[in-house]
Amino acid sequence: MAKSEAFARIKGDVLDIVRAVPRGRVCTYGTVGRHLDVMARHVAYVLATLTDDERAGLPWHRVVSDTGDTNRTKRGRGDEQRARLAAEGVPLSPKGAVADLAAVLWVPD
DNA sequence: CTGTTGACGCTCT
DNA sequence: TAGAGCGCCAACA
Repeated sequence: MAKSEAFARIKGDVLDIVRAVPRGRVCTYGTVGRHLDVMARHVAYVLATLTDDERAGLPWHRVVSDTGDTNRTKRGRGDEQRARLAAEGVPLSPKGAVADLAAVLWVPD
């Protein structure tokens, strides 16, 4: 049993929750992480290590930081995320962050 | 085994 | 109210 297995379990849960996020709605790493009893960094890392096949049917762009800032990433995927959010009808600030996070914030059951 | 980085969050200024 | 910095925890080099 490798230590990566524990990470794989979290990964599956994260994918399940992210997949349950309705269109036009977003969820924060902290919310998902707290729901899974894991740290926000773990959720972020899970999505960061997602393969092209994984994120193909996964609305990973609906997961944003607590501040709603999508440009915080250093991997340059923030541009794609913000474009997808705009297509979903999520209002974004000129800075690239969610305008009204509380309005579009979705909490996992 | 040690050091650095990081799709973040919270606190201080 | 907004912006910048520091800290927690795990993976990666």
